[in-house]
Amino acid sequence: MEEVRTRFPPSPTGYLHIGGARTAIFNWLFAQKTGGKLILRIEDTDAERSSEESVQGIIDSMKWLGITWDEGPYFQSRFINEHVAAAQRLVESGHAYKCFCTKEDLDRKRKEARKKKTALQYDGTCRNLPPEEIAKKEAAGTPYTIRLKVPRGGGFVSFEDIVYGIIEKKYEDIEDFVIVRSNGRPLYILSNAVDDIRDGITHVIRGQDGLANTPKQILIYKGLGAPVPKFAHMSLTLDPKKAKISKRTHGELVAVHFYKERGFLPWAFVNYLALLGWSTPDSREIFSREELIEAFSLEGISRANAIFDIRKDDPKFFTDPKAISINTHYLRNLPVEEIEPYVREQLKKAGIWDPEFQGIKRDWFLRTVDLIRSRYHVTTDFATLGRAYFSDDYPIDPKALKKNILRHEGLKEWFPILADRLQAIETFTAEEAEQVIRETAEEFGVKAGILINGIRTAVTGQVAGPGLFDVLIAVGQRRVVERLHKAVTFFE
RNA sequence: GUCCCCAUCGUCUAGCCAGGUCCAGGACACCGGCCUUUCACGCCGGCAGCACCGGUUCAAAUCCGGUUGGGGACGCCA
Repeated sequence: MEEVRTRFPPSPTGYLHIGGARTAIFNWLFAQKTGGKLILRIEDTDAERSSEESVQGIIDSMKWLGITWDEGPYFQSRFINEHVAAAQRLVESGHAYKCFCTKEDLDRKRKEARKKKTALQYDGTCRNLPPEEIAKKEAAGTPYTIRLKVPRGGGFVSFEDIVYGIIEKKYEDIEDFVIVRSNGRPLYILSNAVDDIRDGITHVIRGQDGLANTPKQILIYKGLGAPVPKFAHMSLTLDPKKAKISKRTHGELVAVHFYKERGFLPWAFVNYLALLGWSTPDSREIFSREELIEAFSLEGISRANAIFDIRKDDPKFFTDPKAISINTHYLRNLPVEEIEPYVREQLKKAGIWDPEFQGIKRDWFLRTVDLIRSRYHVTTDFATLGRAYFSDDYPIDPKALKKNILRHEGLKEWFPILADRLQAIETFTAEEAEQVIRETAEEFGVKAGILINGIRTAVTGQVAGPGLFDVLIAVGQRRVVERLHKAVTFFE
């Protein structure tokens, strides 16, 4: 069997968004699964909207996600001559023709058609121009476009889409579409097909919005005498209002880099995206890289569009809850060493990274990360909610202060006493610390919980967290004592 | 206006092709309980759906037709 070759062809007109990432992921998975290749092709023929930064941004995002490609990036703009040459061949072989209609004429006709409520297809004015007339117009320098000559008189284009099944499109429903502009530049529909032929693409896996283009592109393949690849169109990703997600209306929320910045683990994000519109019969949801590749199949892609459940302005979820929950799952269950680099990155970004966390304090660092991770959702939480573990400069949550400290006047006196007693412990263990705290509570006739919660807030700034005695060990005797002494000032 | 695609809990979906085992399963979210010094985790339980109408059939989420709804494409954008 011939080698599978898929491609991901983003146009560099902005960052990589989740729709594009999903397309890239599916192409990548299929290539990996079949032992084939993924080709990265930058479709940069729209010079005005394309930019170097976008190319880099897309590549960065793909790298972050861990989507590797085998060839490229190729740049479509380098092959324009090839595209035009292909169009010439189509003209010579009678599969395409030159059209001298002006844009103004066409606009006028289109407007009329709209008014009369008839189809707005090209009417074929130049389809059968006698050769003399073509020569005459060309000699006069009349600009022309090249249109594909769609077969007339019954019949249809048909192909079997791997996801949608057999698709048939009547010739009469396809107009003679333009493949080369009057300025000599090729159009996407042509360039894309010609590039796919040159790159030997065997499987075109793309968004369902390409479905309508497919019959046209098949006509191009056939006209060029090239083998037609297999097509697999995937459902689109919609927003909660069922509108196509777009950079314009959703901004950063749909940008891959946004998820990197907000503390997603890249594989968790890939896992989530793979689940948007794809599933296995056993409804499994968590996959390692190897498992996903093993489980992937194009047949598992759903035909119905999926909604990316972004919740703008939701205080609890800054994006699709399912995405967060998958990230949370990985954050809790991966070996700590695997999340270590991502936590490090966040602490660095927050300016509280200490190189010793990677050196002499590494064991402590990993244990601490492990201790607190079960209540975090994204890696940025380590630098915000978990700041007190890694830095002495941490904020006290006002709510926690009120509830756990200020409400209990007695703490003003107990904190220094506790500090002294904790300091006096020779080998600072959770058990020892617990004993000291419980005895102190008893001595002053106060519930241990009051002391425990008060200390927690003083030492971590939070209302909640891991079991206090483990916290004390993680924070360390010296720092605990310091923080308790300092806590007295909260009453001023 | 024309053409194409789609339709199961709030969301992602399994089941549909090969009708009965489905008074529809899982996950997230939500609610309740257990655990607990707090918050999580974990465990247990709950809420919630086959868009509608008709047909075929002993039997339909599954097959057929229609309606409605949603999406996409109709550019000398990619």
